Amino acid sequence: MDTTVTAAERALDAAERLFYRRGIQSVGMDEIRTASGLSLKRLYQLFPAKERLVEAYLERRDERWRRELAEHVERHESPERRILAVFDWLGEWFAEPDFNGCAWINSYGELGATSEPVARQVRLHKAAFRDYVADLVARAGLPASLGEQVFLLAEGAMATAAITRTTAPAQQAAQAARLLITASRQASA
Amino acid sequence: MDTTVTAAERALDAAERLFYRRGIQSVGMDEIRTASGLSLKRLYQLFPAKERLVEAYLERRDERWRRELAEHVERHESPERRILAVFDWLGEWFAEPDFNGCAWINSYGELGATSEPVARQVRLHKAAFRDYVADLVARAGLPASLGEQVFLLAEGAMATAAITRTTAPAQQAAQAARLLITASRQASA
DNA sequence: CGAGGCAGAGAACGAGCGTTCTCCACCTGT
DNA sequence: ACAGGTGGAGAACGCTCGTTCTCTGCCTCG
Repeated sequence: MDTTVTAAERALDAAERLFYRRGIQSVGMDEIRTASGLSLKRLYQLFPAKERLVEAYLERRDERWRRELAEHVERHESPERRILAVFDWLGEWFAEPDFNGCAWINSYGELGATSEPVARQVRLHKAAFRDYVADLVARAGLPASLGEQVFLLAEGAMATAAITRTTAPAQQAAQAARLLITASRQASA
Repeated sequence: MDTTVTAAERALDAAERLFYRRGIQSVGMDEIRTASGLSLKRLYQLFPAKERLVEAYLERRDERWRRELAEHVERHESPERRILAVFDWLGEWFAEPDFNGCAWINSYGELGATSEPVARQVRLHKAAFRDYVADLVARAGLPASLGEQVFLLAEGAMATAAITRTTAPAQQAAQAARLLITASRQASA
């Protein structure tokens, strides 16, 4: 049936909008029912427990988040420019009106200590993002240590943009990355 | 009365231990009562609502966290060494057995969107830490932009150490800071 | 000594929430 | 047309939790 897919997507759309904006624990299943237009019965057929819905939310968002990042990065040709494009993309994201921080950092703060499935999703997402940055750095012929440093700058920018509600951290982190790239190039030359 | 102070401290000790390890929403007042040995009545006399106790927890932890950081940093003489000492201290903190990430990043992820008092405490703490780093950088005669970059590295290290449960982010961020200091020095020379 | 108030222990209350159940309208196949 | 099943709407259940109340003993002060 095609309607099954559509119903699951409607559920995930509603869940994502609410969870991302307000946090997971402060959103009840009733609210997701109302926002999705699905019945509770259908909701529980698709996701037998709230925790499963949360997992699916994080998983689907992870795929989209990394795909959109990669699409933005791939518009640039130069390997070094691609590294910096990560921060351009972060800056655009921070400027979105409904930006509310990194969904995974937030979820980890909220449920990382209580829910192993949530902690697992967060670790998977961050490991994938870190691997992606490491790959960009490796393709630029730069040392792996730079990959870790760029990753930390991105994480710091996300955490700080959320708390201060500013976009400046993206540019500040980009500037730091630029300097670190230069320093790495000189060290390896 | 002296017992008032002691009772409030016992409440805060219990609250901090539980909130920091498990998050705020998953710890009930009953558990804090048991852990503190205080009665619910006394607890509510001292903190008329859970939210007040949470505020006081964040506030007292902020004071202690920044004092301990400053004490560690001040053991070093050289202004540049002091900047790097921030990351030494972070590394020691990450290695503590009950390290569970940055209490403010966690609290913001959990309640930043729901509780204005909590969001306010987090912003105050992060602003104070950023100002502290900025001051260390200024005293080393280095540009303000470096202060922001070092701050972002520290935030990224805290977020990452929490999620990955490793201490390496402290050393990686320190190495990045070292390179950025060198780059800044050369740029201003 | 006696009365009044304070503190402790925990029961009780009320709201919220995850999950399940009930009831009913509708659809389908013969 | 009708029996059986499917899905919608939301009531109901059971539990948790923040907060308040009750009861009881004790300490204090006149």
